[in-house]
Amino acid sequence: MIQVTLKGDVVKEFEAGVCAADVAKSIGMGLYKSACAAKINGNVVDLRTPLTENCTLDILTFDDEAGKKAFWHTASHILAQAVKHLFPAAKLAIGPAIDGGFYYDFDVKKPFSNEDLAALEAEMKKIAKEGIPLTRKEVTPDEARALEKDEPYKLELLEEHAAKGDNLIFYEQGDFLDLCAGPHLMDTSAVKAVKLTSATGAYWRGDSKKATLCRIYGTAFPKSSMLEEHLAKIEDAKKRDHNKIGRELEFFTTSDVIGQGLPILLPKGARVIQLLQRFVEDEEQRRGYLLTKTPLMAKRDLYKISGHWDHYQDGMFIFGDPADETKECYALRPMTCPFQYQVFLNRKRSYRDLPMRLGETSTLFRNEDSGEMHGLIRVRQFTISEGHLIVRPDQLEEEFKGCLALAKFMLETVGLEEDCSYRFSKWDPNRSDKYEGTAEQWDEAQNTMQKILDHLGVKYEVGIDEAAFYGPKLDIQIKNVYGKEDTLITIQIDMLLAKKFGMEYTGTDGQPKTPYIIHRTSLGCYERTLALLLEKYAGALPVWISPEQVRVV
RNA sequence: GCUGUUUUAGCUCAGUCGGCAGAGCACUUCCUUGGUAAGGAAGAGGUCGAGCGUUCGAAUCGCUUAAACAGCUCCA
Repeated sequence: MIQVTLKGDVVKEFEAGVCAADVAKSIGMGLYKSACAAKINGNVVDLRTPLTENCTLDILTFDDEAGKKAFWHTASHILAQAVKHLFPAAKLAIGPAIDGGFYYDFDVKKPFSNEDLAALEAEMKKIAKEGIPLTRKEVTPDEARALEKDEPYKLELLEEHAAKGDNLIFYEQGDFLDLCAGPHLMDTSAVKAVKLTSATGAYWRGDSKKATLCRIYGTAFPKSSMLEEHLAKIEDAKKRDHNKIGRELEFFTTSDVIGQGLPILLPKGARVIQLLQRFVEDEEQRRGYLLTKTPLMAKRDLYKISGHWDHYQDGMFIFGDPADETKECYALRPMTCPFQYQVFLNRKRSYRDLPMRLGETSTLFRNEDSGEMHGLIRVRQFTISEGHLIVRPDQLEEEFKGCLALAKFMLETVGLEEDCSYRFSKWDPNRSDKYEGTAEQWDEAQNTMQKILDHLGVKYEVGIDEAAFYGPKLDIQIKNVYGKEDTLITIQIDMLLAKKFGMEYTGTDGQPKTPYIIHRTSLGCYERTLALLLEKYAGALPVWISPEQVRVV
């Protein structure tokens, strides 16, 4: 017998080997029916997991995050089963639970139409109604290869798992079998309310060089009232879409003959941005920033020094033939860094000159891919509150702290602070071609940043392969009404570019030293900020930045 | 760049089988009116995103192209 500690520290005895689902059943059929997954000693597991020794056990339902994930993951299997029923030639890729629902990727000859989605939804409801039990089995790699012999994508996945020496887990429901780690519901019956929301293209393994698959997005709930509520909430959020209300309220517009990603700020939008810019510039001056105004373009030579020519050429608007070295070639600036460094380089600098805080209301140009543009959030020309702090090593933490305090002050002032999250963006050592510098330099920069963040008590998530090519970043992230996340503010530590540009200061010992550089924005890109403010306030901006504060009737 | 959807009056949209371009709101003029998006009459407003093609005839069918939207990839 083993002792199982349940919710509220209730201890019950069971025979060793009892599974989590049986424990749930012994507590009550209601709990058993709503159980989605379990947590044993804090680890999320499948309900089928046998309990072999004394432990604590939580039964997770749809009300728990992990329970929802298991529910939606099972719904994605039901979708895949429905697709196999109606489109037997479809090849399966992957189908995880995501925020608010699930998706499944398929390789099919013809993309799914809206009619196909309706038919699939009906088929899913049929499968759910049948209450098909799911069974879990663990097999050897050879057995797995035999089971998935007609599924090329699954074979690719299982070889990766097999290479790690693991056995492979399958879940089976009726005539459907899928390589999957779980956890899953006990059967399909709980997935009562289903909505397939869209069908889009997606790349296999997220690689644009690989096959384009058809992805079906959907969501599911135990009750149809919950589904309706969820869909209504999404509809409501879309009413706040800045891309809709920003155009309707005449903050901005676009023009076919001007081009993609080049929004026209109408008087109202321009006024808001003017107010924000004045506020930012004045606040930065109070905090010891020196205002600069540097050119919007430069010869390719500048970008060669900075590394942009090698790492970012595709993203730049270039005048002239970039390959022809015999003629001059210019490019619009995609960032301000190397321009503002020339301010520092203007004359010989002493340690007494540092920290040097440079700020600029800077317009940038980035040749984003045509499918990337989104209202005012993602555009090809935008203006940011750019700044670079050239600091001595002993000033790095204090100045970083200052940047963070400034960012927080800005966010609090405009009212977006509560909606933001923090991401510590690191490099990916496996993709070193994307980054400048050595592993030692990256370790140093990242460790320094981590130390500072931990010291400041910043709560953050880690983003691998999200760094700038010259250094790690603290990104302040925010979500739009569709739940898509973008960077609003960034603070970056750069230990590479100062050396490339020959930036030095004379230390107390009379010797030349290389400074550190902090790249930062204080309120990010004004267009993006305006977009998020419109969404946050549903168009009714706070009075101080409202373009029309009072109207006398 | 990739997958899908969309583009008709200033705005929101209808337009069936290929056969004279439509509605509501907004706009202009006049009338009416102390009541919350006032009512009435008249009027103006269109290269049906653009180009090429099929056809006696194209908003409608085909191809090309641009832009907008959602997703993917990307995002210094």
